[in-house]
Amino acid sequence: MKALKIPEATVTRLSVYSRFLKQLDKKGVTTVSSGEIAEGVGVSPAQVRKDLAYFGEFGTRGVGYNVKDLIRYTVKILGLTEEWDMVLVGAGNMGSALVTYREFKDRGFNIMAVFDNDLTKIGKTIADLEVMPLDKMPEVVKEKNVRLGMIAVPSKAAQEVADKFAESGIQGILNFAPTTLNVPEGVEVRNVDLSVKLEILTFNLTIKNQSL
Amino acid sequence: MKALKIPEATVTRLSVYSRFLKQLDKKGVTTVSSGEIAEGVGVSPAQVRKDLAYFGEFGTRGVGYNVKDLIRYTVKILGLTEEWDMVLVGAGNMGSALVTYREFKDRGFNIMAVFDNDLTKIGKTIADLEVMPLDKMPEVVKEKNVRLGMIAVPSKAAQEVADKFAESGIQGILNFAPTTLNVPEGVEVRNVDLSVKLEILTFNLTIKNQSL
DNA sequence: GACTGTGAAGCCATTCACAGCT
DNA sequence: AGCTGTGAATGGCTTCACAGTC
Repeated sequence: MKALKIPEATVTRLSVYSRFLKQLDKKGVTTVSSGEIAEGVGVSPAQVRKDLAYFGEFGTRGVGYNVKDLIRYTVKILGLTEEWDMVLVGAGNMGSALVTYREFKDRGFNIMAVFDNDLTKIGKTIADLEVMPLDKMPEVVKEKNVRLGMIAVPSKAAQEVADKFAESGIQGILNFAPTTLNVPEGVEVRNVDLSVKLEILTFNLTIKNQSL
Repeated sequence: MKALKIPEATVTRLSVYSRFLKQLDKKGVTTVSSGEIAEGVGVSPAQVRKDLAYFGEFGTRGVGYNVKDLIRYTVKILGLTEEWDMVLVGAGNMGSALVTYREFKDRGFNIMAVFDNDLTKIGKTIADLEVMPLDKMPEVVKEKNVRLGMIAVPSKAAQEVADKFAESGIQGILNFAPTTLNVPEGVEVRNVDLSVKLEILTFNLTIKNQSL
């Protein structure tokens, strides 16, 4: 695998391709062309080929790609050959939604513990997981070598959680709080920013009406 | 306002700036420089100035930007001067989390109705909203001229909901189902793709270890 | 004939660097 | 002196177009 720098957009699409390919496989499709993948996920065929070409030559000219093989390759590239343990901080409505989110299981993500600071939430159970006090988080992370954490707490509390994550050895954070987190070198953050996504829509709808 | 094409990344950042500025305002800060905004949201100062420059000259050389004014401008640009009504389809855990998500209210988004096809969910109440059968959705959307819809149903059901949204006149869709939606011209979709975001993290963590 | 893999071209976004204003 | 606004330069991603292979 090349150490070459890969565009994040390519990684994003690779993940989408991977999921799409699994759907095809379930339907019994054995071979697929870049054009069919492109059609299925809404990108150009050249884009699909370029994206895959970063990592190797997976296809057969004149034929296309073997679906099962390509699934294996994409899963390997994305680092999904092993299951990933995760911890979640925040046992509110969003936290509960995350614990029960089906797609995580399907893609090999396992939320193995949920933490919160709210005394009314500690001790409750969400889908068989008992909510534990946040103080317990570091030891769980260290003991089980958990590398991924999710933050589903109000904005005000998010930075504190991020700090504790970083100290405990968490290397990747998925943040649902609508705020920018500061983390030390070596920790990666990705934000799931719901109102930002909505505001892209309102911007586009507003602009469109103005240019009429 | 220019009809010039604006990069989506710029709109995304504008939304983040806008939120950050409101925080500053709450703290009583009256003036801010591009460098301070940049610092606060994790981008470069030149980027902040370029982004704002698409829409006008909002600052004062040698001084910076007036916080309250800049909030007004960003809110206007993003189309947030009026409240936006939204409908939600899917009354599961994710749907419930969306209904109670605080940030939506803060930014002027109002979920005014929730729909589902599941008989066990119809009639239940989520934060004062009674879950209604999906069939009722079109009339609510048409009657109230709702332009934004959110999809929080399983992948299999998502395309059908998108189709019904499009027919009913919904113009912007925020999709939480992990699948690619096909929509007619004139309807905008943005996906909130949780496992894709996680897979970017696993990719980066995996690559990092390989290049050691 | 069909489809991949890829260098080259084109396009778009970000960064640089400085003139212009306060 | 400090900070914005912006043309120019850079860098990076996407599309094109075609040679290579089955």
